[in-house]
Amino acid sequence: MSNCKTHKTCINEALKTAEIICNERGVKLTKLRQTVLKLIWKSHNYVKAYDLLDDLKKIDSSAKPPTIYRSLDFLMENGFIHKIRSLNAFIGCTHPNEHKECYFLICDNCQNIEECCSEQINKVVTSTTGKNHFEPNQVTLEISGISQDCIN
Amino acid sequence: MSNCKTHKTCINEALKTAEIICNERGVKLTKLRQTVLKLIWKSHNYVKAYDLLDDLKKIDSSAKPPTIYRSLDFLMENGFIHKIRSLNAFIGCTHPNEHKECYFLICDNCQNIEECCSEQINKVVTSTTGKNHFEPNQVTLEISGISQDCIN
DNA sequence: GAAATTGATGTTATATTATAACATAATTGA
DNA sequence: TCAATTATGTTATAATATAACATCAATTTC
Repeated sequence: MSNCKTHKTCINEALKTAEIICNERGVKLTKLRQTVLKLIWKSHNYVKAYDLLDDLKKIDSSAKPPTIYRSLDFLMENGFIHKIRSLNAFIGCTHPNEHKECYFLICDNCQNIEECCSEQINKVVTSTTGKNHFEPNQVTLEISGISQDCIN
Repeated sequence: MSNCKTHKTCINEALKTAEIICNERGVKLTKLRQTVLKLIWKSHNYVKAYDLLDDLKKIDSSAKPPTIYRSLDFLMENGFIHKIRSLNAFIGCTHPNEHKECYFLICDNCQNIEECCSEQINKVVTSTTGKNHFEPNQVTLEISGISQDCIN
């Protein structure tokens, strides 16, 4: 569960961080991309592309699927958001740029997604792929179940 | 990579195993479900639902999306096949019934998927979810990259 | 600063993946 | 045997995603 006090801070931080990283990389966080990132950060829950599109349409009625998907692609490429493959959904990254490998605890009950890192998991993945002489590129690790808040 | 000598053996084994398990469980491996399982096992590569549908149509021209998706659901529920979420594709399970937690090494080059088990990985997942007081249900672990055969 | 190049967005159309809803048939079991 | 359950048939449509081409904006180069 997210226990942010004032969620606006989360949104602002996410935008600021993205801006800094974009500047470093010489890529552009355009108005549109900012807006989409902000919409994704509306909450700590995951969002679906077409819900996002509906939100965007309220701001710019001419928005169409490619509008959203292009921004999503950009934001993913730069690590500002993640795609949750088991849900076909998207979620803001809580610590962009720090690493590639992270995993997700997805609550079946409250829809909250916790983004986690574990050096241990990375190591095990590396060692097991190594045993298979496999050169890993992208690791998708999504664990669905019941979160602490929903167990009680 | 699969190094089966006569792939027919793989298909037959998969079907036989499925039949045994279905009998044990009192569920029915109908003609249709058998056919779909056989089509999935056509190779060791993953298959897409609509390609499967095209294959099925050659046998029964009246087949439609629900025909395939229902069979896929049944086969997944019973662990005879897996869905690869990062590809929206399906693949035969090489050891149904043995466990739930397995992971996939997906070659970006040759489309081959290796299904693996690792007690180590299971342990790490359990321990890390435990730290988060999360009760895991379904674990999706898919690793894309380059397989041994394609590195060389 | 005009022309050329590149990158971003607009727009139309369509591809791909998946399910809802209801009808019918087959099987089971009381 | 008939009631209930399970499986399949069928129509329609929902949900997810991308191709292809046009236009616009920013940047570079001359």
